Amino acid sequence: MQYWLVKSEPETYSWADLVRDGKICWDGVRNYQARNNLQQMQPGDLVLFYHSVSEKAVVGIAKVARTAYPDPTADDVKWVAVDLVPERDFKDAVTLDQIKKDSRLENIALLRQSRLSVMPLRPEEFEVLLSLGN
DNA sequence: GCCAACGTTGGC
DNA sequence: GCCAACGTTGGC
Repeated sequence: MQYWLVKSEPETYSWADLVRDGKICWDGVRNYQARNNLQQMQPGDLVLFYHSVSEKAVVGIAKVARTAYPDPTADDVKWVAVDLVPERDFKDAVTLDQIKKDSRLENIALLRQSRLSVMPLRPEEFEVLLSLGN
């Protein structure tokens, strides 16, 4: 079991959209590092859902429902997508500000590599974020 | 293979 | 709206 974090601009696709849809094909990733992370996802892995830009907060937990397959929106088979389903809401959104202020999260990829859109989380980072969100 | 130019992301 | 970080493209 691995833990991940994905980013989305809520204006483009929000956590509420995922809850409404019940399942989403997480496609459109065009960055090799993010792609490599998608390829390592296994069914049942938990994925924190982060709203970037306008909100800047972790808002819920999703779960991997299907391992990487060719991205239907890409011309090239080198790009992949996974399927995500909503697991549960965060009671309280965990803001980027909170994350920055928590010394336990100082090495989180979200801060270290601000432009990466699909990143792994250490189990302890996942646990800290979970406790902050509930 | 280097690097300047350019485009995109995302925080501020 | 600006800009830093960073990835990609294309000329040489």
